[in-house]
Formats: sequence, C-alpha cells, structure tokens
Amino acid sequence: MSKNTSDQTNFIQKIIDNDNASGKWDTRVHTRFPPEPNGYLHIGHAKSICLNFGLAEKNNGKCNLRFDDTNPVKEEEEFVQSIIEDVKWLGFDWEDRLFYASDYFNQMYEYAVQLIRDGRAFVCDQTADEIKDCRGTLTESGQESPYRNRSVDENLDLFQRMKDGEFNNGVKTLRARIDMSHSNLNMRDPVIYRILHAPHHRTGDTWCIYPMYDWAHGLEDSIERITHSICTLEFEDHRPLYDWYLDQLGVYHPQQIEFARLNLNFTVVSKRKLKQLVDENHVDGWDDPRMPTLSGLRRRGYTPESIRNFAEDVGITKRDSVIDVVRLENSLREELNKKAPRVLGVLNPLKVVITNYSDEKTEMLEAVNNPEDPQAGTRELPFSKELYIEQADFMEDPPKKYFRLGPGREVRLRYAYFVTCTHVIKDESGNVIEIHCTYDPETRGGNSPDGRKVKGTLHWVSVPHAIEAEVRLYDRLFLKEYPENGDSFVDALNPDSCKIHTNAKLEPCLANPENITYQFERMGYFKKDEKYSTNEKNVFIRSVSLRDSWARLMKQGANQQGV
RNA sequence: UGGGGCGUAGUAUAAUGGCAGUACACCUGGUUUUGGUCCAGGCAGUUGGGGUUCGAAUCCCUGCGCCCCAGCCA
Repeated sequence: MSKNTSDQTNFIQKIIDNDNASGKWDTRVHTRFPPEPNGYLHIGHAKSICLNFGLAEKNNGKCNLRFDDTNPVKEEEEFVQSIIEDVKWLGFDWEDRLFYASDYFNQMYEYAVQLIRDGRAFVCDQTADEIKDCRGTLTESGQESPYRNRSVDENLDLFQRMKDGEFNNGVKTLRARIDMSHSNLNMRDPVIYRILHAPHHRTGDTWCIYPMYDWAHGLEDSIERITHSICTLEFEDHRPLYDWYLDQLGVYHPQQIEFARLNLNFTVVSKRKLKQLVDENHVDGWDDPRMPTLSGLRRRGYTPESIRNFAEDVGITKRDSVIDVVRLENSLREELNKKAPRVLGVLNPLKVVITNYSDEKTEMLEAVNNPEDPQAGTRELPFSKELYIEQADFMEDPPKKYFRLGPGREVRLRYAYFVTCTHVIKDESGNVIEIHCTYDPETRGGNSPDGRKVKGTLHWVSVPHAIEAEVRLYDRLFLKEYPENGDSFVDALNPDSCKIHTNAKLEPCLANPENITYQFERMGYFKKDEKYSTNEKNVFIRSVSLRDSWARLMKQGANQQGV
C-alpha cells in the first residue's frame, strides 16, 4: 500500500515546486509544526507532523518544532514534554530549532506598539459581552466600539498600563482597527491582546497580557522566516487577517496554506473528546492502547514507520474526508508481517492428551522464526504428551468448511505432528474440558511421507513447558462508524473493546520477551505491556489482529441467517 | 441564506485540454505447514444542466450538495 510513497505528490508540493521555479523563496523551504501544549498528540497531529517535516526533508529544507504557548490558562509543561517525546519517536529531528511563541512576547509587544502608532490598533474598554453584541451576524455588519477613535497617545498609554498590570482580567483589550462591516467576521476589529493574570509555564508572571492566535501566529512564522505556513482548513477564514497583520507591519511574510485534517471512522480525534474519555475513565489514561494518541498507539505496538507510511499513504488535499481505520491497521500489519518474529501462544487453552505418546518424553522440534525473513532463522519448540490448543480450534459438531479439529478428524500441529481426535471428555454440564488424540510418528515436523493432506494447522503449547501470561485483546473503541454523529459519542463506545484472557499459555521463548512485537501465529501481533505486567506475570496486548477470512466467512453466514 | 472552502468507484487519492489510473475494501481463482503472506483476475467513478473545443474531470455559465466562520481558544 505504501509503495511509491517517495514520489507521491500533493498540492502543497506543487506550490513549492512553483515557488522554486519562480525563485519566490530563493528555493528555500522552511516549515514548522506548531502545537499548543494543551494536550497529547494524536494520529491527526501525526499527519501534520509528517507533512511539515516530510516536506522539509523532501525539499532539502528545515522544519521547526514550535510551541504555540500563548494561552497560559490552558497550557502545561507536561504536555510540552510529551509532545517532544512523540515527535522524536516518530523519527523527526528539529535540530536546534525548538522554539516557543513565548520567546517572542517582547517582540510581539513591540510590534503591537507599532500598530498603535500607525493608528491601526486601539485599546477597547468593551466587555466580552459587549464586543460580542457589537460583532454583528453573518448577514449584518457590526457596530464600531465607542473606544475605537482614541488618540494614539492615549492608546499607547493604556496599552502600557495593561502590560503593567493596572487592570483586571477582561476589562480592556487591544484590538485591530479594520472594518466592523467586513464580510469576514475575523476582520471586524479582532482582539490582539487580552489581559490574563495567570502564570505562564515558561515566562512565569512576567506578563499579564497575552497575544491572541491570529496576532501571534503570523509573527512567529515571520520571525522564524517560515516559507510555507501549513495549517488546517478551519484557518482559511483567518488567512486575510494573517496577511493583514504582516502587511501592516511590513515584515517578512510567509504564505499560509490550508489542508484537510485527518478523520478516521470508528474513532474520535479531538482533544476535547479524548480528554473526556480519560476524565470519565472510559479508558485507562491518555496512553490507553485503544486511544488514537501517539502515546496510545506506541503502547499498542504501532511503530513510527507504520504511522509515517500511513500518513504518506492517505495523502494531502483540501477535501473533508474520512479515512477507513482499516488502512491504519493495514499499515501496521504490512510492516509487522515482514519483521515480527513468529511464536506460538494459546489464548483460551484446551488440554489435549496424545494417548500414544510416551509419558516421560520431551522432544525438541524446529520452528521457523519468520517465513517472510529467512535471516530470522529457527528455534526449538518442546513437544510432549500433554498440550494446549485453542478452544476455538475444536468443535464437537463442526460446520462445513471447518478445517480444524473435531471427533475423528486429523489436523497438523504446527511444526510437530498430525494428530487425530479419538475421544472427548466433558464436565457435568457438558462442556468439553479435554480431548484425546493419537499422533502419527511418521509425520514429525508436519509432513506425512505417504503424501496425505490435512486442511488445518493448529498452534499449540506443551503443558509442562508453558509460560503463563495474561493477554488483552483490544478492539476498536467505538461501535459506530461515525461516533460523533448523534447525541453523545460516549454512547457509541464499544463495551467489548478490551477482552482479557488471564489464562494464556505461551511457548517457552516468551519467558523473557524482548521489547518488540511478536506474531502469535494465527492470532495476531502482540507486545508485552510494561505498565500492566508485573514480576509475577507478563501481560501481552494485541497490537492488531491478522486478517481472518474464516471469521469473515462466519460473520457472513450469520448475517445471511439474519442473526 | 454574508463570507470562505470542497465535490472523481464503497472509502481515499491521481490525471490541469488528449486512452479516467492507483491503493484500500469487496468478489473469483491459484500458492501455502499461519483460514496469515504472496500471486492472478474481477466489480466499481468524474455532483446536475448548458456552453467553448476536433477533444472537457480539467476552461466558461448556471444549478445542487457538503464543510467552516459570529471565543478576550488555537
């Protein structure tokens, strides 16, 4: 799916190509990723990160990491650290260009003074409600503030006193003098500075006035000599203001370009909603393996490579769209299929006794570590008289096309022997608790010398050699394809998004697992989770299932029966 | 309905006046010691109506549909 990614193009790259051809930026490409440190990064941010850093990489340019920390009441140092970690983890390097909007507060203040001197800004005493009431509507123009025509000197004096902390929160703002009847609401004398007596995570109590996004962002871009300032579609309406500020100031003026943010079905990607999931304990923290946060995906077993491939694969346009979450899963599968070592692990054990096998004997069988990668070599698996197989791999009365074990049926145990079910043992309530089989000694390794075929191959673990583990099967967090449609996205939560198997049995090589994702053959890709694991027991979580055409067949059958 | 955007198979994404292509999904079949992987084949599309042109997804006109904007958030 991700082939040809290196030469994939998009409309922004075309703009860059044109700029390079015309010499607009002296063939310079300088982008930035400008998160506000008010939450954790998620898969949507990954698209933007890959875009900005990717464009810089492809065009021999640079990309800054810049924290847009202009609102002290929402921002925290904790988020700064997690964002740094996440961007680094994705594999991008901003070298020495880690910046903060707050580093430019002095300069922004000076620029505001310049705007006042030029008569393009004024200190306004209207309350927030009054400003709102005067803004007008989508179809009616607004009314000018009574403070709009204050003298430059008075504005200068008032602005200075705002800065000096003479006024309480909200009693004054600095506003641009543009046009209260502008058809673009953003141009109706927007607020430039507001008073916020709140400590800032970096500047402490140095400031009590803070710049608004529109004022700050363009200046940040300008100061850093950004060429292409890439943001999401909802800022398209802000571009005239971005341009107006920089034009009025007569400073270096980057080009703002908007693209469509990432949407995924069966997922919510919005800081506010993700926060709600955490706060209401629907999930186990921001890094819960079901969360679309980068920390959640990382913990789930997603690799930076798979996320970067995904981001490249979905492309960049200006169209609102919803990407099938299956594509994210596929990008992980694609990588893990090539790299993950194969092991055998039974999630729901069912005991099997090989009646014609010696009580004391243990033999070591050779198993391939990764059929996709011969370099990965082989390992030895212990085999003995008593084994575990998956409960789902035995049916007393199997339907047609069921290739697994049933009374009188013969199957192959992976890398071991052909076995035939001879006897079924049940408890008082009729549940199958053990099955007896015979094995064919001639089929050691999994092939029969007489050329006899079996349809099914089962994974298994030797009882005396089994490693105990807990395995968590995660499924999508939401049942509805578009969880945000309808009353509450919380109602769309999948009650079975985490199934815990406390009695899993794993082959011995998993006693001390590496910090990598394994493929449990026929079951999916699993990774040991450091948070849930204890000294007594390892906990594995499923990163993603294998494609399962049998499950699909069963589901279709169920649907056809109207179940 | 003021302004700003966007309309190409089920979902995404190419083609910028010259054969509508690719991926995922779906369906067939083949290979297979993972019902995995891999391979082959198939289904399926330009928002409607006009116009310009030898030729239109592309240019023009005109409808229709969807998204965004009335924070002292970003």
